Amino acid sequence: MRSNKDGITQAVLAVGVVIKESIYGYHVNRKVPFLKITMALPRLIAPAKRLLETGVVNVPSYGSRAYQPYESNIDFEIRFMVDTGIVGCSWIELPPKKYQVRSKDNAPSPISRCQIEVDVAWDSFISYPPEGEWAKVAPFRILSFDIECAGRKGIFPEPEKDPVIQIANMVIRQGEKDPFIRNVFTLNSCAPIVGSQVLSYMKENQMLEKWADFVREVDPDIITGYNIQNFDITYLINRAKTLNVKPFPFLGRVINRASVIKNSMIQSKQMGRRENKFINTEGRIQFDLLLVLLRDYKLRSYTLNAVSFHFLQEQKEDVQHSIITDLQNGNEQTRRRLAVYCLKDAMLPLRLLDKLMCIINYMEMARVTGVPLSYLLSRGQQIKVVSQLLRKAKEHDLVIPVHNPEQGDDFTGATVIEPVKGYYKDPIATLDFSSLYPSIMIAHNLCYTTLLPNQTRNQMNPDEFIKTPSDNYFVKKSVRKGILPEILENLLSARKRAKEDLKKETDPLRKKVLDGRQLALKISANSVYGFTGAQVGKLPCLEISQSVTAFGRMMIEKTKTLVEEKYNIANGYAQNAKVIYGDTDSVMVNFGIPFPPSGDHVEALKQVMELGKVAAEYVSGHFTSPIKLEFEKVYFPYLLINKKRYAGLYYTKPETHDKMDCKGIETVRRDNCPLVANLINMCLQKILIERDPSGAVEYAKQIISDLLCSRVDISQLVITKELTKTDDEYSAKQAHVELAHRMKKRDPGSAPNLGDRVPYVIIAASKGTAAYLKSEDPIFVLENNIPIDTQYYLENQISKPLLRIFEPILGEDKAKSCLLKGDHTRTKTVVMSKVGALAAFTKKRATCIGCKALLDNEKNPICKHCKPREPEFYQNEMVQLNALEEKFARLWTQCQRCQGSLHEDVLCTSRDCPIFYMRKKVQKDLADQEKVISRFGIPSW
DNA sequence: GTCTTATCCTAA
DNA sequence: TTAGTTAGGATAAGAC
Repeated sequence: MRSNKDGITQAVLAVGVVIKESIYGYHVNRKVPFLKITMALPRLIAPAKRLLETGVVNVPSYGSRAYQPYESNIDFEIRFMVDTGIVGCSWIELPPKKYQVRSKDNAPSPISRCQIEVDVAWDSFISYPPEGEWAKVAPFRILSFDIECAGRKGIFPEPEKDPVIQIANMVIRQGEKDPFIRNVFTLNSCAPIVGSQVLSYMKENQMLEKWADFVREVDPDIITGYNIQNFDITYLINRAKTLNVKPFPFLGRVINRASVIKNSMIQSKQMGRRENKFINTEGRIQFDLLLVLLRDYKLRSYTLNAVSFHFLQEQKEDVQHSIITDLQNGNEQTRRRLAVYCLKDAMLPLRLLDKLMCIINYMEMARVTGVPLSYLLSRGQQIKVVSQLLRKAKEHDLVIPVHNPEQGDDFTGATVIEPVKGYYKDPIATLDFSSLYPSIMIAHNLCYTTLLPNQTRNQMNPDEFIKTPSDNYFVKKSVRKGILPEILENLLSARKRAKEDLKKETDPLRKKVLDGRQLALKISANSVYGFTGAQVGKLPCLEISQSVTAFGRMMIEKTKTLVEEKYNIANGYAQNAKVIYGDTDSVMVNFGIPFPPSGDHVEALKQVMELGKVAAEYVSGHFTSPIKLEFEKVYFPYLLINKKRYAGLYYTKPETHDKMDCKGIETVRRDNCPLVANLINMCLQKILIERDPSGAVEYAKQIISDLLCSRVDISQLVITKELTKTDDEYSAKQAHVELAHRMKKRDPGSAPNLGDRVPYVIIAASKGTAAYLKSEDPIFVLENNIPIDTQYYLENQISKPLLRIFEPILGEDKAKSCLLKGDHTRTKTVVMSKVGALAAFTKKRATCIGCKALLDNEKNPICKHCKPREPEFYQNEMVQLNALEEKFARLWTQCQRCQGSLHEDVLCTSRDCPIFYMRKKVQKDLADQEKVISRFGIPSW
């Protein structure tokens, strides 16, 4: 044995025989004996498994053969919770006399920071399912905090060198509205702040020590903040180590367990790849809001500022590292300024958690799937299915084999019906299969336990099993009901129940809980199919997943045929119905009810909705229960651009539309600039809602003209793309990758990392330069006044998306001639960049302020010919200067208002705020204009 | 020029 | 030690 720090004298505690059955495949002669091996510690399981697998162990009376391991790869927490029937975030009761309170009399010293310490046997407590009274949520204490560091100029703070100068904290009880503690720890003095406690320390190590004391005193159940896991907590622990603050890292509830930082790489198809730190804080859950948002929301930017604006319609100051240092080195007022900012950053995560109902939704997910809360942020989708599968398997004496993952061939997925592209002025009905994949699995009893191997099939009666469209075989429900269908039925019926309860419930908090629950149930049901198809997973079964998709393909085809064969003139209907599009579980039907000339949309919509409902019912009748086709909505009008790309007005009632629905087009994609997204959105609104295509064309022309004359704000031109691989893994050159690489050279600390989204703009360069050479950091562009390649934005960003939405309406030729030709496409001359890689090719020469002619004598403001009109030109420039000054003052005040004080300088440099870009641009223009004016000052001819 | 490939992001 | 699925459009780079 290599090490034995736990002092284990006996690794194997017990070996027994249990009668079980493998979950995988249908076996006629059900249960067989299994060896159940009990190990002393979780970490001894893997080596024991390896020994048995390789067949080197001689088990008395069973011999030394190679054993197939089962359930040796189950996480310890999951194992314990499954065995004791605990689900995440639920209540347990320690019955009287079953536990013993630890006190001075019977225990040498406490091992935890808990108020009460007891000993209880693992199987002598009661676990309550979270129903009724036990669905209540405990009043958790939640600590939200934010730190500020004093970095050096242009370098991202490093804990080995740069001090922590402030730590702001907010503590709230779950369910309450306001924090009951608001404070800020500051290094050096800080002027008082109304409503917050200010705790100032002259020494950094003292501040850190006191903060750790504070955390232990507050004793939070949940620790939150923004990017705390990968930044704040990590920084504090490393900083405390640098300063040798010994008691600092004991932040959890186990007294002698120090918090340690571990690096881990989390990668999934859903979330991409990202480097994460893991810090143990026993008894306290780290619930980093950034990680929640990355999982649950697709956003263009994930800075706290962008997120606050998106969800709370509120900006926050974004202060650069170098400025933070200046504020710290100022006086107690400038430090107060910083503290106010820091407090806000501690408060915002709490407000966002509340607004997005993260805690409740995550708790419900933990309850529904049975996993601990912390797993939901640190692990993937699979563990949730495994947890449910294990619980169900236990009921039926089934065991799950250990599967060695290997990549195999892909299987065929869903059908996308070839779209009949075009602009539909007639109402289009949409019919959907609700919960298609779960329904298929239930209807056809698809499960691990019902999968019929070929040999077994030969012994079976043909009416005892089915053959799926992908030629796989499963036994019927009458022979044996699968446990996946059972799990799914439970999830779907629980969801129905939650939705019904939600309707009846009046208490707002319970309403939130129920809504979170129905959402969790829906997501869980839908992820079971994905689990069976995950080849690099715990228990893939392609027979199930490919049967599911094959049934789905068959069903969508059949639906199309059924609708078109019934709803036609031959059968006495007014028109021939046509399925114009469909994807996976839906069909879009044009029943041919025309756009009424009278303008009475309501009547036409009523007719289509009625037809849709009847047709859905008719089609449902052709499929096995619980498969059901439902009428969902009508699109009117409907613009079908391509597969997975369309837009339309969404009606669920005949009177008014619910929303404008856009799928797959630029308005919902994050990899184009806001200019394009907003332009397309506006045009679609004008076309679909106002039904004014010519108005849309005019609008588009105006925007194009604005762009070419540089009247468009730079924030509108920022494109963002995710860095999905490391530098050397990329084989093709790309704009955002190249830029990230260049930024790493400028300042490695603040450059984008793996998994981050990289914002960039395309700058002007000589003709034919590849786009990946023209990408640049928007802030850098702004600070150095680098010209934008407006032609690129017209040709490579705007034009194609615009043509795609206008062509079906105007026709190909007309769309092109209207939009991309004419006066509005005239460009203002683009100047070459004065900095960066291309600066070498430009030579700066002064021009005449009057006529822009090159000057012989560069010291003069104007040329000889313009000389007589010098006062006039001077006047003009002064007018412009005044205009710019006024504009700058206006933007400045706006920013002051945002930061909440009209008496202080604006420090914000938020890359997500359009005002910031404008303010910065005007500031630059102002400086340039002042330079121009100054040229008048020294006439010398 | 055209065609293929890599990449991103979305639909369901 | 960990990772839900396939279909598919759009774009830019790079081969030819």
